[in-house]
Amino acid sequence: MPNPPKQSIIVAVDTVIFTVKDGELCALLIQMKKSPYTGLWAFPGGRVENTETTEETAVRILKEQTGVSNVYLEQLKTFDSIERDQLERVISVASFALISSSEVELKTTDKYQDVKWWPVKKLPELAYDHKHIAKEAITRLKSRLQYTNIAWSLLSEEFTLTDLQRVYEIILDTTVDKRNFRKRILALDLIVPIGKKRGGEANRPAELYKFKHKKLEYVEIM
Amino acid sequence: MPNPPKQSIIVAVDTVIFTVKDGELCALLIQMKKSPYTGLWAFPGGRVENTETTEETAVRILKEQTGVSNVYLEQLKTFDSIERDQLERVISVASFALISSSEVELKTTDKYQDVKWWPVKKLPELAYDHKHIAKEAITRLKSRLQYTNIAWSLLSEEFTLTDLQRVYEIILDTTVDKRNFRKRILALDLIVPIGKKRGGEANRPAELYKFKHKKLEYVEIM
DNA sequence: ACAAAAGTGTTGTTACTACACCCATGG
DNA sequence: CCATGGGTGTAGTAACAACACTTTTGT
Repeated sequence: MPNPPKQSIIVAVDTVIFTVKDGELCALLIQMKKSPYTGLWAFPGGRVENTETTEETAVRILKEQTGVSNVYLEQLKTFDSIERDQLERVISVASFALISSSEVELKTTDKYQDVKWWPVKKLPELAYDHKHIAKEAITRLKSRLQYTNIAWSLLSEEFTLTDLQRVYEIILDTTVDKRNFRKRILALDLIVPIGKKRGGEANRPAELYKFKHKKLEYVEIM
Repeated sequence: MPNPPKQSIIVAVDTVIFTVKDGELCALLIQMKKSPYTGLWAFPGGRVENTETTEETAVRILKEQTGVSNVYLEQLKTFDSIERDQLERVISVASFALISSSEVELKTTDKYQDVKWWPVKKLPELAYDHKHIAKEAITRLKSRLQYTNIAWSLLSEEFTLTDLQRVYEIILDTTVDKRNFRKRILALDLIVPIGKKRGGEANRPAELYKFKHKKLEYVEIM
């Protein structure tokens, strides 16, 4: 009897990068050149090197694609169905990242046909099993938003209560009463006014706030 | 310049198998024979074959260790720090399983020194990074218990309200008021009385219940 | 008759929802 | 002075926590 074949599974990372932009929740997609997925879109990803952790891989990819380096990043789930890549056995440790849209500057490389933000409600056809990854990532994001202070990673340093409310409304796909929202958020003691106002618009200037802590805390928000 | 080394990462699965037994939350551990971890305890695990998914690997291992096959199983997290295995680069897709203690029959193999249930509050020294896996698994279990109907997988088919309350008290490490607990659980409409009573004890016989659905549903329970 | 767990309701308190008007600014 | 979003309080309701005694069985 011949020796059993040695394990030959490739480990990759795919990262769903979210931002809130033009009133919509968007994810970053790259358009692929290589066969058999030519023209299809996919979340940015790559193989894990022998000497790096999957988190390091994700950070590296994030930097390559967006230039950003200090973002919220979290492991999502490992996708491993046998046929998810048509050519080889590749398992993907998927992660998701949150970025304030003001901080991003998309890099175009000739590795891909295109790189673009897509509203998650109108995603194009995706390569591999990325449709499943998308679904899982959106679910996780919604859950995080409800039970943690993670919204800090989607806003810039200084923001108004209305900005914050918009983030919740857009991602959770609801509308909330302004007064109730403010009461709730302020009671949680997650954010503090910085004593400045954002003016320059044709209306009353809004008080600016910042998050007290920029790291994950579990709090029931909505 | 030589070619860069091809990726050589081994993919394994480790499964934390929980049960509630003798009034305590317990996890199944095997005691290792092979160096350099001889004598240390670890969660049961193994390599993923080229032709199986990680879930299939987990199911296979579960069957080998406990003989049980129809249990709750969920992917937990992928652990991938570079030094987690002293000998090779191995990443572990950890999962956790829940078993009703009445259904188990531990199999002993000569592959391990010993196989045993350990109360999670008194775990021995663990091999690899299994201490981290344990922590993550316990956190996840507590969360699942609070937000889902998952308790069905820890009880036998028929159980009393007190049995159910014990599961919550033991795992969440709290005590709850009997009347409030019953009101809450019954209002959620997750369980139904089967019309039988459990007698034979020196006290009033207790009504027996069963879960309506034996699959994951998200409900706020506690 | 006694021990041991099962079973059952009410009341006070708290948290949440619904809701409408005045304010400050730029044009 | 008008349009635009910013900012604020109250009252009714529903959900939750606290709490103690009676019932049924086996010995």
